[in-house]
Amino acid sequence: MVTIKEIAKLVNLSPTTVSNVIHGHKGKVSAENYKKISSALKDTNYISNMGARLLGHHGSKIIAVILNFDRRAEVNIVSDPFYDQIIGFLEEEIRKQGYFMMLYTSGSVTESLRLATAWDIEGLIILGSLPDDAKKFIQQQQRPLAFIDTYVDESYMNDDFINVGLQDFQGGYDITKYLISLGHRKIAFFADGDHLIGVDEKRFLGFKQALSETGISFQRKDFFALDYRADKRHAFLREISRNQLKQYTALVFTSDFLAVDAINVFYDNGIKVPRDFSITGFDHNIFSEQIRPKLTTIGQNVNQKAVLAVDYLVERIQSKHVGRKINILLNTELIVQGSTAKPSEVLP
Amino acid sequence: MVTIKEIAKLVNLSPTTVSNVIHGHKGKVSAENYKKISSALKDTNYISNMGARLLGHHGSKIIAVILNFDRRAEVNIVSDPFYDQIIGFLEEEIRKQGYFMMLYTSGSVTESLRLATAWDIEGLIILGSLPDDAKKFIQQQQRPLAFIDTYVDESYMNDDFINVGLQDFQGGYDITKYLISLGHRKIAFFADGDHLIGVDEKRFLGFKQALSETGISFQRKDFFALDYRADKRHAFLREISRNQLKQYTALVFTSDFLAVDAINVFYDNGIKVPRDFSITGFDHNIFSEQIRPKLTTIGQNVNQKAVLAVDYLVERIQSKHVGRKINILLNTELIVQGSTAKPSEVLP
DNA sequence: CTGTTAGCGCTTTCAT
DNA sequence: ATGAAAGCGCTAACAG
Repeated sequence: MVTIKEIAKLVNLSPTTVSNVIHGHKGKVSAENYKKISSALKDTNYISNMGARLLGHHGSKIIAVILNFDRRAEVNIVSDPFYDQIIGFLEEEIRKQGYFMMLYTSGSVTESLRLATAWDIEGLIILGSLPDDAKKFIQQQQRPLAFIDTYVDESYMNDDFINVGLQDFQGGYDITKYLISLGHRKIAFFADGDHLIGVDEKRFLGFKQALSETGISFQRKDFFALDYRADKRHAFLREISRNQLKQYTALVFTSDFLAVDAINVFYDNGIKVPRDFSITGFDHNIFSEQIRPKLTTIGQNVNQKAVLAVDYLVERIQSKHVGRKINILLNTELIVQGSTAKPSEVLP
Repeated sequence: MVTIKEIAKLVNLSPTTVSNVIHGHKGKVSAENYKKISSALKDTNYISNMGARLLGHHGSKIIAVILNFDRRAEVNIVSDPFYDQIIGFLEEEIRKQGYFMMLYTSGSVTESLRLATAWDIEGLIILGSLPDDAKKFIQQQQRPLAFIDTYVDESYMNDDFINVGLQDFQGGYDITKYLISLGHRKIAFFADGDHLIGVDEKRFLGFKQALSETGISFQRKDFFALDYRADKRHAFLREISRNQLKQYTALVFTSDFLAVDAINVFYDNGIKVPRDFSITGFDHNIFSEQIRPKLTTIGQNVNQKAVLAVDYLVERIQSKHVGRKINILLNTELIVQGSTAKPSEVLP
């Protein structure tokens, strides 16, 4: 663990000069000394001590990725396929930008802010935050914030944060319109839980918009809430597949995961897709590809989401540009595959 | 950002005394002052500055999780379903143990060690490391190390590290024995790439052991290396399914992912499982459950792996217990599901 | 262009 | 039981 002071002694110069070389301030150091110090740095394998940087508030170079999970779900959120994927992409981009990534899971905003303070975190990327928590973050935290897939209340339009999301409404709308174009009129909607919020809510609104534009009525009974526990969810799907579901020709799910899960339960009970139901997912992740028939779904570019969030955050960190609100909703793409077809004639 | 000094002033005591309260050194502070300081700490919402801890080498409280990926695969490793899952579990356990998790991906041991030095990391958890890199880590790093799923050379038996792995040999053996018990004699083996190493190698050795015990011969041509690029892999599978594969009744894959991927390619080409081939996976992850028929596979407890790795590492960090080598290979479990059956009579 | 110095917040002797 | 002071490594302000 060689220090700046030691290097300074080694080359008979001051720590300041060494520091200047480390930071590439060529103008402040003679070419000769620059060279000498540079090679000393290499030879001794100098590694800067982040503690000293931290202590002097010279920038921790840490970006914290916060999984602000809904504690209702006792499952470890990082096992959710979407979060998995994006964490990988985030890590990659954070590293490329020269920062370090601290990963933290917490349902508590206060907890997360403690982390940020203790480590003098330079910026936060927040995943899975519901509007209420997002509000708390924005109000209580002055550090740069980037949300991913969070719909923040309009009243915060003037606040300083970044959000990178998806045109969930449009996605929900498009996929529903597609089903309608195939001839479906009896369509049910499935989501993860009863209380729709955030991306699921927008997808649902897009869905309803498509129906109402076409003059198709939608009632509460056409909405089905799925349990996050596999056994309960499966039992429920089995149950309704024998009863209520008979009246539908198409089923819209808020995620590929739920759609695939349902397809398999149906399969086990002799129900075939798309023969008996057309089924759609959302995300276009690996699940939609590793099933037969492949899922008709809404594609999104997860890598792009991660890169944009990190890049805007880093820009914000470096420019100290305050007061700029960035709210990007990326385009979606309808991916038509085998899980959808025209409604079979035998059905009403 | 209230500091110890400020708290000290507030209660008219010295920073030292405040520090003692923070660390719960009850014996060194009068009960009265202890109380007074405690409440001041609460009232002011004191948050300790990690930079100062770092600088004084008082323990960074950081555990780094290193994804020591093989750079050959250009894909982002964190998108691999196994790594996804375990990262979530690791984060959870690290947090529970009162540490912070830094996530870092790198193919370079040197890079990883720089990180460890700069941050005064207290311990490293290393995923996906090949024996060569593991050797470098062990030789060059004096900090506590915990590998996950790494087979370290026997010559390092006396070194100080932790490894938590799986009885991969046994798993490969068991699943192959099961196929044999069903009557299969023509069995092919599929792995991710040509050069088997680490867990895949052990699984393969278990596989061969089961064959040879039963007097079934195995030749180089019965081994199939799969490309990590989906398009190449799929083309290859299509190709061989029309030719070489016809002579086999069972196909053993080193992972659920590869097995499921192949099943789908086969399905697209009119090949049914288990009618045409019995197929086995390895891992018992979500892929093996979200396909029909479900995969016969080898189960492992990923959460347990993560918890053990973290707990042993923390124990090692705290006890400063040097020179103890811990090498745990967790049990596997044969999970029999629908992807395997007796070989059909029509085949040779 | 180079060097000196103060100070970031905390812990840890060492006195008292 | 309490406190004073040194020191961890670095950067930035200031002086030369």
